[in-house]
Amino acid sequence: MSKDRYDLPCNIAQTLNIIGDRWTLLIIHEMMIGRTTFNEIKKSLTGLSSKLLSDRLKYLEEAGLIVSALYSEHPPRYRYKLTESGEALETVFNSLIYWGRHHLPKCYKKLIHASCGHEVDISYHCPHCQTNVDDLKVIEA
Amino acid sequence: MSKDRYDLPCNIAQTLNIIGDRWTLLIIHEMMIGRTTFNEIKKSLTGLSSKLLSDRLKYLEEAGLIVSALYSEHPPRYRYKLTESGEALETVFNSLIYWGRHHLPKCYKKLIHASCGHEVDISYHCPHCQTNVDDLKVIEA
DNA sequence: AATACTTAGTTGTTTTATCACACTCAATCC
DNA sequence: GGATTGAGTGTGATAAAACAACTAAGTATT
Repeated sequence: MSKDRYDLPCNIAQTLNIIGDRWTLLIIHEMMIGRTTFNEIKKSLTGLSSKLLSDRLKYLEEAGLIVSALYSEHPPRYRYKLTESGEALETVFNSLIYWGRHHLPKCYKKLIHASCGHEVDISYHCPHCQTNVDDLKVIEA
Repeated sequence: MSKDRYDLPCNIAQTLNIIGDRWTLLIIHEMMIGRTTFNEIKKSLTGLSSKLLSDRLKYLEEAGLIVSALYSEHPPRYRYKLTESGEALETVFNSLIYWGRHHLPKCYKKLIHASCGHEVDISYHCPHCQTNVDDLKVIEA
């Protein structure tokens, strides 16, 4: 159920309450790149135990980030899929990849513009002004 | 020193090895919005213990995300500041704020274009083509 | 037909991480 | 001179995670 590890009035803290547990983001990431079954996920995340994966999948389904669909009755077998809000974590992954690319001693992945192959930067676009903004501000909602 | 909780060849996992511990991102965030001393940070993060803050600050300094500067000799008092790589986590915070804004039941912060006040979206800009890309790709580096 | 293997977990124990609380030490506030 | 503040350290308790073994149903192998 809900953990509320951080009891702070902040998007960041509240978001981390959902996805900030150990392994959680990596599990979601595996699903984002196409792994859908329990063992597919488990195999690609060496060090992750069955128990923790089982716990996390249950929690993520409660939190609405994933859905499980039965694809075999006997024995029961589930396929896990991201919901819209789970898919929306892509920007979080991209920001982590971007930071890693520029600040880790060793880098494994990078973000490129598919049609030209060059690396891209993260920017902020104002749909009202139809421009990229150089004066981003974070305000209380 | 290094923990290597996740032993996976992935930017995301390696980045989370540095900033994925409990409280770590929130501590960095407090520094980003201007809190610089031990007690300033501690006070604004209710629930965080002295010990953990002390541990995290030491670790983050080792990892090169922050630096501490003595501002009083007797007694020794330090002011903590983000380094360039610490500051670069801003995109990570923004992506978390953005996700929270759109997917949390309650939202506290949002990203706006300072000069017009409208909310912005996260996008990816290709400096080579000088356009925002709609065909982002993640590739092995 | 018996044995082994795979999937998708559950249960139980050990180890590690985190929390809560007390304490230090020097300086300053009342 | 006692209380409070700033910046921590130390210790024991508790929660979380890692590790290991086990289940149950079906599939493949010998």
